[in-house]
Amino acid sequence: MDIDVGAHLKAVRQMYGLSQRELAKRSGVTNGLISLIEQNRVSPSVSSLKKVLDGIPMALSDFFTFDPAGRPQVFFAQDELTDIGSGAVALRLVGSRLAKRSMSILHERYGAHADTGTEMLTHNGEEGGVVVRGRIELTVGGESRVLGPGDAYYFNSTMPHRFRNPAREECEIVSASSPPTF
Amino acid sequence: MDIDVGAHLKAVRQMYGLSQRELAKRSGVTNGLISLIEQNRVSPSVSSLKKVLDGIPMALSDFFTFDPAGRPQVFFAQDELTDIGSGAVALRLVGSRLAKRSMSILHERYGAHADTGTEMLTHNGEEGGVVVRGRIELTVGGESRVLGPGDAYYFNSTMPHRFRNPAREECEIVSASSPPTF
DNA sequence: TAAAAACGTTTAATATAATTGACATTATGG
DNA sequence: CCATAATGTCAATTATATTAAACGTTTTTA
Repeated sequence: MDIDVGAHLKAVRQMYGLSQRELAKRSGVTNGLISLIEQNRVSPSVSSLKKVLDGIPMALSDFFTFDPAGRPQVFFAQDELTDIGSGAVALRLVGSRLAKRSMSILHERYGAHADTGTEMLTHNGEEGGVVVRGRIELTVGGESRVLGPGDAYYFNSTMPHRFRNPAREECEIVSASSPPTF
Repeated sequence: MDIDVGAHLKAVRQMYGLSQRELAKRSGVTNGLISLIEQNRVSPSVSSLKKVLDGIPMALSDFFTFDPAGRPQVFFAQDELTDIGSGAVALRLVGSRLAKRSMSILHERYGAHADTGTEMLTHNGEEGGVVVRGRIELTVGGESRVLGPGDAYYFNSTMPHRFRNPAREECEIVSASSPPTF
């Protein structure tokens, strides 16, 4: 899944209704360079690509994550949810598992005393969520805390973390992680 | 908020325990180039930066969004939530409004017949959510649908969209959007 | 303690990005 | 219908990224 920088820039530029020369003037590079970049005849330095994007304006991070093609509409209700886990922890992924997404949104249910395990989880990105029902014990970076309905959390997923339901009552959470974990 | 490419690459490389020469060998560029990039004595072309990142491996989009500094732990409960809207639509942002995040996670409450307005919303990125309580009418790209508890949605935010509570009963949603809208 | 290997840095040669100024083509206006 | 300005492209020059091979320093190992 390699991004086509040239086509990408062209699409973004046109989406903003700018000509190569207009964008050149606004960004401080020459129109010729923009032409060459869009034809993939050169691979711009990140400094000049940044200049160009400043003229739009758009951040580098957005340029590399944004999909100008306008991916096909995803829009569904309960029937389109994907069940992932079936044990003590039940996960329902919002959205197709195949489609490219920038987040994973999950509807999680922790059965009585369910636990993600003593082996701490760690991965790139960030995650957060809101407790809808029941109680959950969240351990992040050595610190533990029990959250109830209406409570919420947000942390960097590179820090070792673990979820555990301390009660007999089922616990329900809506969470999101970026980049997607599913 | 301009990213320091050199320092950033160095931080990422060291985080993966790679020396300049190791990374050079794995990525197919010279160690000298990596040294120059890390000192910001050159601004790499995106093609060579991509080569370098492939050796880690890390995607360009992650490189420009990822914060290697290991931002201070964010981890809080109800007391740390930020109230944004106060009218018919009440929004609670999960996490500090100041901190750099890759997502906005919101706990939303729509009062009786609350509406985001006839002026359709449109912005970059993607968003999705799960309906926790009540009912919400979601219109995306001309198509409307009423969602109830357990139902969920996910769509590209560039498509014009609108939320409306068709009932007298309050509606509660947990949503996420990336990049962050708050 | 010396030899060897690894580390990041630097310099000169080379490859490539970026500018400049012109070109052909298509739209805009008098 | 011609003139004028806009569009994107291209060739030659200039600026800069990238390579290859060396350097000095630190760490490893015998």
